[in-house]
Amino acid sequence: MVFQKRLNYGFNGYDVPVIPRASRSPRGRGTIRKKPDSSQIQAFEILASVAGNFLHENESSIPDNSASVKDPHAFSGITIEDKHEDEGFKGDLFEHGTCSEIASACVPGLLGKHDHQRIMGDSSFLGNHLEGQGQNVLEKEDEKIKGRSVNEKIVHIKGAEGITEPCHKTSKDSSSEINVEKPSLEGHRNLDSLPNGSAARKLVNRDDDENFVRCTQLNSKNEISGAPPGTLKLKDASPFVSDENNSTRDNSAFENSERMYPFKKRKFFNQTSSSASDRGSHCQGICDSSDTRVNGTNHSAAIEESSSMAGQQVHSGSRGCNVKLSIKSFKVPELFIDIPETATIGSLKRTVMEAVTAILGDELHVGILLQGKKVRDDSKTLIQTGISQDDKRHRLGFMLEPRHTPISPSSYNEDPCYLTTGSRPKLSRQSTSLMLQQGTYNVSQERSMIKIESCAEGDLNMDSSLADTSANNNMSKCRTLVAVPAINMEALAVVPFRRKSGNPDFAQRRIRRPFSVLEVEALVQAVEKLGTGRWRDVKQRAFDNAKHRTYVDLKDKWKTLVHTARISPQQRRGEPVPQELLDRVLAAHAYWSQQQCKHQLKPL
DNA sequence: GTTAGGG
DNA sequence: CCCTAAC
Repeated sequence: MVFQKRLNYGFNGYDVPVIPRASRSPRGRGTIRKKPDSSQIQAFEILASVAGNFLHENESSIPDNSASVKDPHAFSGITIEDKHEDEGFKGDLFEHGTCSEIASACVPGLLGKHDHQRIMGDSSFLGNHLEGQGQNVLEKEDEKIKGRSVNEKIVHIKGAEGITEPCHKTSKDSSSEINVEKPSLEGHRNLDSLPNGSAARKLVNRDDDENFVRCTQLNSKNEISGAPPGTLKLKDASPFVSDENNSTRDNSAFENSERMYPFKKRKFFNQTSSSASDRGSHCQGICDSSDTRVNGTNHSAAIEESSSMAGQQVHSGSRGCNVKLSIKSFKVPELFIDIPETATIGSLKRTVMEAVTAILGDELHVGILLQGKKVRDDSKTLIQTGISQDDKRHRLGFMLEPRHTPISPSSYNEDPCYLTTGSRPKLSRQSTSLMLQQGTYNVSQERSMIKIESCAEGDLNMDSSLADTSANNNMSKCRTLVAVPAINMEALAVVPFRRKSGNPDFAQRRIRRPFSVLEVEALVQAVEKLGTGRWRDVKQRAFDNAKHRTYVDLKDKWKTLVHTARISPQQRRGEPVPQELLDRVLAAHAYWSQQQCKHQLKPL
């Protein structure tokens, strides 16, 4: 193993762009999955918060769509732009709007365009440019981490505080435990079982995002198939392997929700640019409320009057002023990234981007906080709730919450808590080592980390939402976060925003989600049994719960696996696939190719 | 809706 | 991963 230096970047609070990635094609190719996997967002529940400004109507200087603010100078420069002028925050929209309306209206505003492309492409090495330059954000951890290749990156994302409070039990104790303890992979794993040891390692590193899956399944609204996790039927004899030895992983391992970006990439041509400039003028600096600080306990952003507005409010009669809200940005509390010094700037950017998008890439709901309290009743009007022109002093906050909260009992999933909680030293150790050893960077890994770290806080939301009790409960535990319990998801459900003009074809390219070794193994096993050419079945068999893996993906992956198996190890990239698996790939490929030939010839 | 392949 | 032709 090669020891490498790694750099840790701590992002204390991070404003994130709404749109994760730029689509590569002008045509807007790409498809959007209908269901985002809610998984990752778990972490996000706690993390994201919205800063906003409370504006008054009648402010001539403010565009109708001023609801969203764009302030290029605030924070890290990433801000949300309001692009949908047409829809908007027209005054009357909120006159008697309900909280839900606000929420739904606001979210769309987040669909701004961001130049994510800037993140890509740099080729210089961090070591060359950053090392020794006094980058405060960098902390070198010499040789603490073993890396395999120069490009390996370990991304560690965690909640602001780093962690660790016990997670919600409601969610999934059983599954988590299983993960940890299960000693070996048996042919048929029950839902709860999880491979441990080496297997466990894989799980941790790989599709962590998958783990999130289970959460998905409880979505009230968009029920994702409720296919019970772990339903893989791998009993049939495979021409290649016996189930005993090559047990298939529990489906749940791969299960997951497909991840969908709630944010479609949209192009707001002219409108965007113009509005941006306008808005910037009055939004500056508003949002950086103290509470958005990472370490602060509350990440929700407070809304304050916009500076420009101050003193300008016009109370047009008590009748009902429109409330204009300006959401400056959404903030992710803190991200920790561990990346080798030899990584390129481009890698760093991508890593950060991935980390951020991993957090944001899911369906989100908007929660509303008024003076620190969560406004749960979506049916109330703004006035009834106390949100009115007269209340500008009130601090209105918005927060993003995961779409659902869930917990699927069945799926396996390591309980994040264990990792951080002292109670499960073993697990933690494993996961840690995993991370360290497996330098390979991949999205999943990041996500998993996110999940893990945020767990403690996340519980909160989950519990509350599930219980629908009044809430509050968790506040105490979630020191880091927003004290916002679950809100009425339905009411606040973010509706995909569409511009009137409707440019439906702005789809977001799916995020790249490298196959984990575990997934590869499952794929290999399925193909060994089913053969190539039956991708639908393979999907059903081994990835039924991995919503983000389509049969086309599996087919493509197989294609790449075959290719990978044929090239020299030196030419391979990404997370190393065990040679044993690659050998099986070649064997299966050869076998089924042969079968195919036979069948074609036989008829003759 | 699936497959199979090229991009 | 995306996109499509061909089923």
